[in-house]
Amino acid sequence: MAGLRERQKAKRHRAIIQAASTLFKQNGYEAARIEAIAEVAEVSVGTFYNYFEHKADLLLAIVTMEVEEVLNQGEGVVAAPPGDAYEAICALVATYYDHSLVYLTKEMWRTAMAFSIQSPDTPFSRRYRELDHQLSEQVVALMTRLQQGGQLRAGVDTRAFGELTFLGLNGLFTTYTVTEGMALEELKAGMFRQVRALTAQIGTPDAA
Amino acid sequence: MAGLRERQKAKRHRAIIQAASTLFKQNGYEAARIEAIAEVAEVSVGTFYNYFEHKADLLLAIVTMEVEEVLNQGEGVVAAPPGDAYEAICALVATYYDHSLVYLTKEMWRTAMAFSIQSPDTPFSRRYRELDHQLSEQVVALMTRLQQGGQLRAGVDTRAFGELTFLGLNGLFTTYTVTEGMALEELKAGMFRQVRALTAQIGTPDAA
DNA sequence: GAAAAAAGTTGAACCGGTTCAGTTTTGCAG
DNA sequence: CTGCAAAACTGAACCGGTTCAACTTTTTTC
Repeated sequence: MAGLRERQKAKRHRAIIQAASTLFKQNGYEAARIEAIAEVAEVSVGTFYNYFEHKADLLLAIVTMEVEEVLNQGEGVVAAPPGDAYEAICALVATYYDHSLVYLTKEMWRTAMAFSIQSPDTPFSRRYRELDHQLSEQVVALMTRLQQGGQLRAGVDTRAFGELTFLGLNGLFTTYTVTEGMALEELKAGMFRQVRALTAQIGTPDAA
Repeated sequence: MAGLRERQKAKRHRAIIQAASTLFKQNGYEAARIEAIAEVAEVSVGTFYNYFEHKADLLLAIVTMEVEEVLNQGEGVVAAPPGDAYEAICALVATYYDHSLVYLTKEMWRTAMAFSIQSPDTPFSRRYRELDHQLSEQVVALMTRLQQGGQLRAGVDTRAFGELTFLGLNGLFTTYTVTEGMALEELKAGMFRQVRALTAQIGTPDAA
């Protein structure tokens, strides 16, 4: 009894996301009209809204995929942090940043960020913030791990520093998406500088 | 030759902002339709768009007023930082936060933030980021001042730490505006904790 | 001070995301 | 199978921000 209805639903869901992804890459998010997405997905406009609450919800599906992959990769860094504190934190940051444009363009990131700020009471926003929270927790986890490994001073409040570091990397990422001309390398360099300053103060004086 | 045209223009500009402010406070930003704002300002919809490029531009006028006042107050803190590094930085943060809801509601802040992220190529966004930049520079200035006064260690990169602190206070402020139930005191407490952790590491071991 | 140019005003129309009343399809009970 | 209730689909209409061609008012020119 595989459920015809279920199968149809899953199929259409996939078709819509597929159509949207294609059109987003092709002409950008703004330029992709719901009507066009529905047409490519062979579905009516009304049906589209049966599957997604807002146009922006299409982004959520993509952002979720993106962040989950990055969290997975990040696990590796936390489990076995390379080098000293500076190296390790930069490695995690680079993991996040390097992956950021695989599924999403700057415009798509901007739209997702803007929506999650503008409409905090939507499932979209809640989920988006949940993902942010998980990333933040991963940075905290790394710092705690580094402290256990003796690469960060004993007295350091790793939660506070981890959260601050996340807010920093998040803020710089926003600047990056907002500045169309800014290259990924500039973003990384900017963040590495922050990490350098930080680890110079809270890292143990050790092998550089 | 006072210029009738000039006078009319200024008068209408004021009338529109006035009308918008009233309606925003009354029913919120979203709920205030352009048509209604225009009507209260005794102007046509078309004329509204002669004075403002987007609905959001109304917010820019208000945000600018808000931030400029806060920058002024901040100057006082930077000129004569009270107490130790922790006290001083918290004083500046509190200056920013305490003033934040004088002219704007959380909804209005959210809309302004979202717009500046979503449409980075508009004058709105450029101006908004400029204001952010000035705030960031003020935090850097305070840190540099504290270092000169011997309240921060000599080796500390005050620019990096100042910018990181700004990104932190900015990020927490976003969380605050996005969480309708969050009180100002919670926001301040959250930021003070970050500052505590920071100054514990980069401050000089001195009179507490 | 008449006429032309420039600047400003107007509201109906546009646009695209979202809604909803009516229709079709599916699953299930008898 | 048949009939019926529930679920899903549909596209025309809605809504509100934005545009624009026609119109008015002010300023400038001679």
